[in-house]
Amino acid sequence: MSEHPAYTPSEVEAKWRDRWRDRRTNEVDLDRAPRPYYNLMMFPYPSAEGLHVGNLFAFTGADVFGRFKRMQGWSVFQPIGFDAFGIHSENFAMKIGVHPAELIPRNITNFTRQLTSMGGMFAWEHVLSTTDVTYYKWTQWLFLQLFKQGLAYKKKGSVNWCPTDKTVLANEQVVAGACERCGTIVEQRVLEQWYFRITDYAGRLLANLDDHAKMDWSESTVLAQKNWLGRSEGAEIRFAAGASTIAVFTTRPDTVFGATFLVLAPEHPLVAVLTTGGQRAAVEAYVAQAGAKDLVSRKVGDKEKSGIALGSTAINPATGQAIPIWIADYVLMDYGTGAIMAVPGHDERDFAFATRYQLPIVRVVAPEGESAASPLREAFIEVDRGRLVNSGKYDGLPALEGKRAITRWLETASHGEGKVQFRLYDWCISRQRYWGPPIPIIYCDDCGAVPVPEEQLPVVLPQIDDFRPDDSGISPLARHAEWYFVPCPTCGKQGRRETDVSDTFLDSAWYFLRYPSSEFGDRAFDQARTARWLPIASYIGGNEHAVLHLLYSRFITMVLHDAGMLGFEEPFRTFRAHGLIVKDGAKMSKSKGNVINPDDFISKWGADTFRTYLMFLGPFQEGGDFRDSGISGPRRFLEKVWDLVSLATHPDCRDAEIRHEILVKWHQTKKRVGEELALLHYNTAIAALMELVNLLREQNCCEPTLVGELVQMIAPFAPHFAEECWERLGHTTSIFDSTWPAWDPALILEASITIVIQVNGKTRGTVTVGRDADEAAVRAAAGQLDTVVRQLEGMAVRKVIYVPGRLMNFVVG
RNA sequence: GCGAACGUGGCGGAAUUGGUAUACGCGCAGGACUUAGGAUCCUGUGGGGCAACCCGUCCGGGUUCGAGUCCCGGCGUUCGCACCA
Repeated sequence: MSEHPAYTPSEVEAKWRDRWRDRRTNEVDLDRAPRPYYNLMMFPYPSAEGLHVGNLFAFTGADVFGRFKRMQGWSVFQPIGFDAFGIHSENFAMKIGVHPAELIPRNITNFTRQLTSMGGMFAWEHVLSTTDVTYYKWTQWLFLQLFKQGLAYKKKGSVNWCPTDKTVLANEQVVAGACERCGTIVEQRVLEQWYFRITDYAGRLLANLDDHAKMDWSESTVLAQKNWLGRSEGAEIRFAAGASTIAVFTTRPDTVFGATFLVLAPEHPLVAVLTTGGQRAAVEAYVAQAGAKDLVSRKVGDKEKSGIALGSTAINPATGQAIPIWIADYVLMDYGTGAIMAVPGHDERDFAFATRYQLPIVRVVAPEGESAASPLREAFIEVDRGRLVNSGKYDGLPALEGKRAITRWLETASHGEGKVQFRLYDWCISRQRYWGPPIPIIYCDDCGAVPVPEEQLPVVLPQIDDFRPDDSGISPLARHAEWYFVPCPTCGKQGRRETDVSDTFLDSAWYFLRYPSSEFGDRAFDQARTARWLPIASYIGGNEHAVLHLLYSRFITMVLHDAGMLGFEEPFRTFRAHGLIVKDGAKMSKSKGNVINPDDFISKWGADTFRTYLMFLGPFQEGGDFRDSGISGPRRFLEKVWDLVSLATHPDCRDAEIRHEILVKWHQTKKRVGEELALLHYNTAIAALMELVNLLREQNCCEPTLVGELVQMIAPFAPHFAEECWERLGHTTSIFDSTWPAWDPALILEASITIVIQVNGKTRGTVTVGRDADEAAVRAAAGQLDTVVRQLEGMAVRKVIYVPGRLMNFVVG
């Protein structure tokens, strides 16, 4: 016994890490691979803290899948990279006083070490970092493609501004109106920003979600995107107001007869025109006050509504009556037309507003049991029950029908038309920051905003030490004259560079296109390579990116497709969302101080044990609470397999005959593990392997072929371990170049089966019969059971339910 | 408020079309081997009862020969979006 080596993870893992590198085990020939399979996982942001357990969980799950696919005969390309630009790096760099250009490479080195030590099957020869000039040159190129197509434009927009940090904040960084970092009340500033016209694509982005030929995605992710896109069907209606026309969007054109006033957003361009003399001062004060509020607290819906009348009126085209025009901050400039027709009878917000300011409330929809005259104690908002009232010739129509009829009338009378409205906004990509790719635009007094010619890319981000933002709202880059002033590409006169950098989400919106082509310096992505490897066969990632990253990537892909540069509209054929690993019920984050560093676990238990443990914790697609209490289980499991391998290599084992019971379990396990892995049901796949191992140990079986296949099935979870076992079993090539074990349908059927015997649905025992026993045989066997006999005594059997192979139920009474 | 997911032993979690609830693992208890063991191996482990049996998958109803699974109504937890007209 003692001649067998003990399992020492650190040695085994170091050995195979080196071997994989030296033998280029994980590399795939991107031009000649016979069965391309692009296995993508979300590239990490290389933080100073290193990978945490949550990252490792996600990467391991994707890696297990890639390794499994490879053993099934696919040429798996599994790249990795670093999403290293962005405000996180910059803030952290400022905090510790190290330049991000210095900090990031350091972090990447650490991440690379961790990703290697976890045993990921990464194609390191295609690694990329978004901060490399060879990468962001093409991010800038991408901007130019959008600009050329008229999909990039500049407009003024409100942003959250923190006067202490002297920076623009994303909406997510504003908590209850204050800066999440320093607590200062956030101001609104209006800045010129670059936007991408993603809203032009809203309809297609929505439609493809249901096109299963293009997209097979986790249901939860599809749903999140649908909600984000927020399609509403309704009508745009125009109201005459003196010489002006106010357009509103409504989902309830059927209620137009009940529109008793209009409300504009305070920022609406017609506010100044429609304000009457007496109201001017008060209106201006209100507009100023609304403007000072941050976007986040303004969008919180549960506070009391406020507003002010402009003093002018508009004509309701349905009733012909003059109705007052108000402004209120519950109407948002960036949704719809920035103006609404208020129907207090049938909209909760309008009802609250009308009640507060004593504006008329008219009922135009009445459900069963109510009449045109019944007073409204609250807004009646149901569309699918109720008929129109107080609506002229439309009275009596069900609301839904009224909607169609009134829309038709609006169109013939030129008062409006049916319209589909999306919730999605255009994508603001400007950041008044330093750590990002400069937007490749040059401003010229004569020529305007001129794109940097493609041959002049990249616009290199200069190495500057004072990258801290200041109060001007202008990027720190503007302070560097030698970079800032450049000749206009069109006329040669002195121009000025755009000083904003682009959003990090732009970096990550195309990285999957770059991986297979990472060695090409003269093109963003190679046509042949891209056609061969994309769209992506499998993308596994977190649902925290369900909307932003995944939507932006789809948009960019669609734009490039329309430009004739890609042969597909949708980049990710399948997407699976993994679960989140939490600690004591809370998401891991450094601010909560509950981040778990996987390094300690890997050095104590080994990467293979830790991987297996993480995959065994619970369903991969659900995640769970991290605890280290059960990690010895997977370790013991690997030790047992190690011992089986030791026994299998012993000459005595060779001729051992495999009992039928074991044979059946073996083939059942192969079937089950293969099926479970394909569905990412890793925890149950591991459980099945454990069951097989337990049986082999019980039965003292160590048949080498069987043990070999067992090791193959463990390989995706414990790759170093499996390689070592495979070698000990006499193989000289990588286990990942072996073929996934096949199962024999004839051998998964047990010789005898257990039938459950019930009386009135209660289980009273079981009988074991031959596989092809008929009903009579089962009934006879059941009649021998004491427990059944007792239950049937003195009772009339009214019915016998027999489910072949499963159960027999005697219904008595 | 809207949308979604979930609720099973002491714990993490399993359960084809509805068909032996608690697979697998942790923990725990007892035993073996040991100078010792926190190593390893064996046995046991939902609750109650001497037993026959009874009760058990968040709660309450229902459908069914049979419900963790399906239906209706609650409660709770988590996540996403939130004044979207």
